[in-house]
Amino acid sequence: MDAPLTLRDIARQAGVSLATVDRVLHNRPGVRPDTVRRVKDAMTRSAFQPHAAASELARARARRFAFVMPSGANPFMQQIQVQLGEMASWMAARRLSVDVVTTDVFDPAVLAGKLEDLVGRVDGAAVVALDHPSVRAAINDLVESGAKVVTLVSDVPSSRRHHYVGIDNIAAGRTAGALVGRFAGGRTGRIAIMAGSQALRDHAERIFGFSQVMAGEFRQLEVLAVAEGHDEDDRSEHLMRQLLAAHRDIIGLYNVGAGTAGVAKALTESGRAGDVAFVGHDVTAVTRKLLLNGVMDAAISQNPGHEARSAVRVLLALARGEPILSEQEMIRIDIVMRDNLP
Amino acid sequence: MDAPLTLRDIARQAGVSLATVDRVLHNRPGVRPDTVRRVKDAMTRSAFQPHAAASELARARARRFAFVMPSGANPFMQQIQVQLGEMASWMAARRLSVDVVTTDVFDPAVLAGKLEDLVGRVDGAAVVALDHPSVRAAINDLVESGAKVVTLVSDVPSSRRHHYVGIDNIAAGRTAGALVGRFAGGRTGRIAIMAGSQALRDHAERIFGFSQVMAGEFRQLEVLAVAEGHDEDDRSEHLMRQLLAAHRDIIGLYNVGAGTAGVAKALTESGRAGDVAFVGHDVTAVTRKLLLNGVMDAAISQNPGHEARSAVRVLLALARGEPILSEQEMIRIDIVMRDNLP
DNA sequence: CTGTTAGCGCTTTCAC
DNA sequence: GTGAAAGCGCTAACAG
Repeated sequence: MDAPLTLRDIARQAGVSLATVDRVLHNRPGVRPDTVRRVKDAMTRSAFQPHAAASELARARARRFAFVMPSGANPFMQQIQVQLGEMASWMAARRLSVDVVTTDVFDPAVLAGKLEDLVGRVDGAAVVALDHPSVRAAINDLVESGAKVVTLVSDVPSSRRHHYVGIDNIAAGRTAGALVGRFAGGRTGRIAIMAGSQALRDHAERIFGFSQVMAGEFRQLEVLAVAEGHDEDDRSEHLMRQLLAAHRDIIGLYNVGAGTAGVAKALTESGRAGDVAFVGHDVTAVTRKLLLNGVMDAAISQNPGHEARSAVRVLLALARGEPILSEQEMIRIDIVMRDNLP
Repeated sequence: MDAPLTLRDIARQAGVSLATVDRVLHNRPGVRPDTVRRVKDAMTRSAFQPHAAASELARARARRFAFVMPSGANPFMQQIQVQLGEMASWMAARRLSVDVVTTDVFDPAVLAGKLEDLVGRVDGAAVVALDHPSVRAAINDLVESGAKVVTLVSDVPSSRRHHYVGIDNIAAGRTAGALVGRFAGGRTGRIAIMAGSQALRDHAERIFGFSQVMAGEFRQLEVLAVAEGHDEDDRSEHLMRQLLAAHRDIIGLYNVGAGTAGVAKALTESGRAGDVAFVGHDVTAVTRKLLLNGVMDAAISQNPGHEARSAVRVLLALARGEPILSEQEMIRIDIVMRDNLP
């Protein structure tokens, strides 16, 4: 039974005061290098672990995070917000609050403006970002201001964001490809791809991964040119109808983004749902129903609850200077079929 | 900007002392019903949230949990232990420690004995349990003693355990069935099932779910009698060899438990790996390799890291009297194929 | 039944 | 550069 050490013990061991140990612990300036060494030695020698609760209590100040999310009716994004709501009391007990800011994330100027607004006003931010130079600059400004920043769902790898919360979209596309290929059986035919826009980083990456697998492992399947439905139901439905009419031998369909209801409508009404292996993204009310009634065969999904919690946990860990449990914060690519619907 | 309320504020509002508020907060006896009401009113009126860090700090006492796990070389169980190790500093910062106790979980008397040993010595325990009357009784004794108990991986639903950390094994079996069925294409043939033992609750449930789907959705596939390889490689390999020799038309294979290396060896050496849709459980070094080289088509998996962390978090939340984030603690049934290998 | 009080281990002024 | 001291909000004795 090892009585846990405290800062006071370390102070005694190093022959300095509490305050000095605290300074060293947080790499604060104003300590002679020699003293720093003595203190650090004492800490490692006795495997000192600061008591999280104590430091949390002592800082007293509440923490403020912001989530910058797309405005509009995207059900996946709404699920993330709902999940944030579920964490309310967890957050309250830790004296941290999050504000959700919705904005048109497709307009770089608007998005960048919203981010600039946050400078100096928050301890951290999670951003569903468009990968664009002015957005990148705004993120860097936020980081510069001392705030912790994580990108959410869609990354801006060239920015100085501290962390990305989301899936590997290339791998997600590959997974979709493997499923469509396998589900299409040994048959020969064409595969349709419907995306929101190839200008969106996540969509482009998914298409890339999907195409890779098709070209490499399913040579008997011919992939059609990507149709862009802008994540809208009507537009997607219209395009899908055209595709189905133009090609009688479509046996596989990959819906890369949203607009799933429209795509499914066109497919169902064509009467060919049973012949087409249909894989899409995310578990929402719409895809859930489609999986259950067999129109959709699988959904590639990233768990919105996990993403919401991960973003909050990572921001908090960054703010506290605690380590991040990388395995815990890794967002997995879920394959959801009728039988493992969550 | 709402300055967070403290117990002291509530005390003032209710016209009582700090200590009384604390008693009410924790439903401790020795407060007049009328006073209780006044205090509770004040708390709800101002949406009071106790500061987690403060209470954690004040209790000072470290917490001790035990994990009771199967001895032996089961790689999945070992992964759980590794993941516990990764949490070491997270736990240290919260002043909690876990001891891993390994034991022969297949012998009810031995397992029950180990559990009885824990009575009075731990604040909580996670148990990979056999569903047997004496184990159930031991779990109930532990709960009686005031410890928090969660079952891990395999449940004992009739016991008084506080929580089960693991997947719905019937749904897992159904998922395996859907995959084998889909991957077998439209072909006609036989499906083999290799299990550890049908006496294990999780195995029995998986087989049940698998059979359900086969009978309901894939009538052209005939399921063979379950072979029991006791989760051992050699035994499983031997049985698998016999099955393959006896039935030339096996086109699907479900490996319910461990012993995967043996099963795969028999399948590979028969030269029929390409013709057989092979689905098993868990992502381990063995199954990872089999997925990558195409012998295995999919693994149904429960994330050992998630289970380890969930068990610790749930025990901690129970011990602290905090609510459990149910969505977060739900263990999902992962479908892992080559392209979404974690 | 209720109140007073002394910490828990760290952070943060403010002195020196 | 360094140290002393006053809390942060809650819990747990102990007194009444």
